[in-house]
Amino acid sequence: MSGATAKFSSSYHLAAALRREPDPAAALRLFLSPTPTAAAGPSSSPAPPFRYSLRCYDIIVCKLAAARLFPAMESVLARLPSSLRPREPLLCRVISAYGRARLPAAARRAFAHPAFPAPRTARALNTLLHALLACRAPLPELLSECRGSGIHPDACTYNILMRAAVADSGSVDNACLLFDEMLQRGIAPTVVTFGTLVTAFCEAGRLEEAFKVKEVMSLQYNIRPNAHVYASLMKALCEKGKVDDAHRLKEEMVSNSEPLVDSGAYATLARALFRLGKKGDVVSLLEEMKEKGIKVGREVHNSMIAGFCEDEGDLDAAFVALGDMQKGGCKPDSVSYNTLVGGLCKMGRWRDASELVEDMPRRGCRPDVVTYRRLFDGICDAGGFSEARRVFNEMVFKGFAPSKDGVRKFVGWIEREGDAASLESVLCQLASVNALESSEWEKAMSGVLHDPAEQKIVKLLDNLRLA
DNA sequence: CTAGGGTTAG
Repeated sequence: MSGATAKFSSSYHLAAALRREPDPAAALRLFLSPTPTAAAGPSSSPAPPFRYSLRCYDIIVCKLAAARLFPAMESVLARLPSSLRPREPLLCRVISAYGRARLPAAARRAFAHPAFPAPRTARALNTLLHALLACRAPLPELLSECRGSGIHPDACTYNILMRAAVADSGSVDNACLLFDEMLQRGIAPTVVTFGTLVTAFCEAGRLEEAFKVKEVMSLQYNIRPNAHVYASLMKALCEKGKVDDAHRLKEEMVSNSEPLVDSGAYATLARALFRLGKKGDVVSLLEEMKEKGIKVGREVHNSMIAGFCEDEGDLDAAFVALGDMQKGGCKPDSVSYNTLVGGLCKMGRWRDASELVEDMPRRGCRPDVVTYRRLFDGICDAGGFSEARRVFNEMVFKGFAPSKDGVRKFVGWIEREGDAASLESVLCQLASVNALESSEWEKAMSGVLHDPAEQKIVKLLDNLRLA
């Protein structure tokens, strides 16, 4: 009995410790050897490892997935005893982590992973479709995934397919065909479906049709346009220079819908006003939000940071805005920092940008692809190549591919240095983040391969392509 | 953390 309690409590404590550990690699070590010192009581002989709870697996897999430590994550999944059947939410997390990392084949493999109980539901299928969409898989591939699965599509499935249709063909018409098909199959469109259509028409610049969808949804389907719908329409109006119309639409939005504590649409307006140099109007916009009890959300803060960085060129004000954001109870995210990094780089202050990026983890924000790309590009633009080399190593180590533009400049520098060994290692690093196959990139390389190391590197390239 | 928007790149 007490043994059972001890076991339970060990697994429980391990789960708590895993959850507490911010460093995923450290969490993994904890997971692999959970009983180093403290756990071993005075009377305990070399304790047999207690049975891990599903919870422990959940936590460690999620942590590793979020940190993109995929090989480690897979090995943990492989260690799952067959008595433990992790549930679908975990599967969905794994699939979408692969989607975010742009690894479609891995996402498919995860979907079929035997550790998870069959049969798959529409939810898992939809997660896979969404991951494939994130990987820019063409629509036909998504469709065949649907057919092959034998799972009944739901509204969510169609919403994803419609997004994919727009992303793939760039035309709204295929999305409309899918909409018709969904009606024929008796699947009721949701507010998301209409929001997707509105956005699609807006992105295509077809504002009249976008507004028509808004009308149809409320008149024929009795579904009220929500903040998403308004945000898309307002953004499109702002892009056409019709900021006053966007303003009027915002009035309608506020008077129309009750549960609008959503500040997203305000972000568009704020940024548009910044672009027009109307900072004063932004101030009254913020006051209006306060009056109406709408919380000034992250996006609004970020759009102001962007306004100060890009429209005003006033980095000091941008940092003040960052401080206001925190004071307002809003945690800056990578968008906030990325904007500042870009702003600093644009002013030639890449050393400050570098420092800011280094400070991000301490501030509770992980640098992402965009962070590194902007920093790397900025440093390369300014010719700070030895710092660029450091950033390059760091980003590649974390699995992020640099932009083509940055790579071109960076490789050009190495060429001028005439350092073949360095070039070779940069190639390997690029290959490791799948940044080696674009034709654009090959063009950038073609001018480089002319010294004695050429043959060797060409061979290396061939080998890498085969892999 | 099954789907849509708004703030940063492309």
